[in-house]
Parts: sequence; C-alpha cells; structure tokens
Amino acid sequence: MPEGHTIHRIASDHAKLLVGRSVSVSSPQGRFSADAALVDGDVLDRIEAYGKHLFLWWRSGYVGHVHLGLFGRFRVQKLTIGEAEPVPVGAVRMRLSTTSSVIDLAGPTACAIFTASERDAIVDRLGPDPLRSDAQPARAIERISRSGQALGALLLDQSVLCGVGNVYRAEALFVNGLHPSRRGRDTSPDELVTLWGTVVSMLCKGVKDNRIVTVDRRELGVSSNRRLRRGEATYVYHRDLCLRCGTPIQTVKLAGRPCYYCPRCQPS
DNA sequence: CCTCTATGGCGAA
DNA sequence: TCGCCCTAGAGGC
Repeated sequence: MPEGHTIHRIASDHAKLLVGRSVSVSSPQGRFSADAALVDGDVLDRIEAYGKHLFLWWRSGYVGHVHLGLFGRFRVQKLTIGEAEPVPVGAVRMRLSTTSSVIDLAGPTACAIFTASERDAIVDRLGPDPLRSDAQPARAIERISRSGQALGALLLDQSVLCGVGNVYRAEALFVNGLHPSRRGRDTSPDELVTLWGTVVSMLCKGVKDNRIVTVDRRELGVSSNRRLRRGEATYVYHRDLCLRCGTPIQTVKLAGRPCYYCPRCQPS
C-alpha cells in the first residue's frame, strides 16, 4: 500500500473531511492516548505530505506526525447526520472524528504529536519529493551522479529523493532500461533527468488511481476498462516473467530488499 | 483455523 | 546485515 503516492492521496482525501474543523482525537488502542490529549478538539489547519511522511498541522501549533511503515492503514467511514460513532475494529492507534466522518489509523510505524521544529528536522533528512511542487530535482540528480552506489539503492534512499518504495524503484528502472546495479556515477545526467520524470509521472498516476499501475494497458492486450488484478499492473515487480519480453525476472538485493528486474530489457 | 506475506525503517551488532 | 516492530488480507487445510 504505502509508497509516496498513498500518502499524498491520503493528505488530500483527509483534508476534505477534516481541515478547518474541530476534530476529536483519541486512541482506542491506548498507545497514542497521551499525545492525543494534546490536540483533542483542536482545529486542523492543514495536512501535509512529504515523501512517505504525513504531517497534521493543528491550530495550537502542534504538528502530528504519521508514518505508515509497511503495515499502516487508514480507514475512512462517513457518518450520516446524527449517526453515532462506530465501535473501533481491531487495533486502532489513532481515531480522528468529526460529526460527519471517522478516520481510524492502524499499524503505523510512527504516530506522535510533535512541534514544528521536530517536523522540520524530519524533512531536513529527506531528499526532494517528486510529488511536491517545491521539489528541486537537481539536488537528487547531482547526488546520484556523484555516487558510487547502485541506482536501485539510491532510489530507495529517502535522503536522496523521497516517496519511492520497492515497487516504483523497480518499475522506474525497468521503463528506462536501467539495470538496478548500475552505479549512479555511471549514469548520464540526461538519463537521470529522464528517470526523475518517470518517477514524477508514475507517482502522479498513483495518486490519481489510488494504487500502483505502471504498465501501459495497450501492452497488456486486455479490454481497457477492466480493473487490473494485482500482479498485472507492473512490468517486473513481483512477476515471474517480464511483461514485455517474457524473460524470467531476476532480483538483486539492494538497500536490503529485493529489486526486481528483467535481465534482457535492463542489460548491465 | 493457521501460516505466510507485504509497497518501511529503525536500532543493535 | 540482521532482528524487530506493527496489522490485515490472502491462501492453505
């Protein structure tokens, strides 16, 4: 679920329900109770997405920080007028509720109430976010072009650029015919500019679709409106055979996780 | 019912 | 590099 596109989508979806309103904040599971009390009933001014981080700007000056990690999920329920709040299902770390909706957060890696300067400290450790209009791609491109690290490792390094996860790194490299083990410094500036562009467009599409679909449907030969199944929506990620040429997909461990690639379409 | 997996990231070695 | 945290859905029996 959560690469950068998920977080940006959540930010805009949740903003429609919460921003400008007084929000009840609680922790049915209990682990977030003390922090929740700091902002319970406060007005939410803004929700900000930065890479895989979500920041909730409260009018009091507190800033909520959420990182979904691998398992975190939000569930949104809309309430009809006068409807009582539903009983939480499972382990709900944080519940945000208004008279018209309830948003439950389960399984996050991080969920805490910070100050603005703590939020800044997190952001300072991040590279440019391709989904943000204030992103400076040159920062990422320069860093990659000086690095002896593999592209597959650099794309997953949130301090180089942020928001890309294990699916998008594999798919973006595939689309550009780049082997994941190619070193950053062995990649031309032109190739890196194009790679950045690929990441931007893939993530943007992910926000729109609210899921990861990197394949061009025309290459699939399926009717254009059928919803793609999981495993149909990528060229190499988690596939046995390359969607384009049928070659068996290989993986190489980079940044501690398997990077899927096609040895034929992405020669070293 | 159970076991396995997952689109992350941290801190201890 | 490894272990660990956290949850839910899928699939097997």
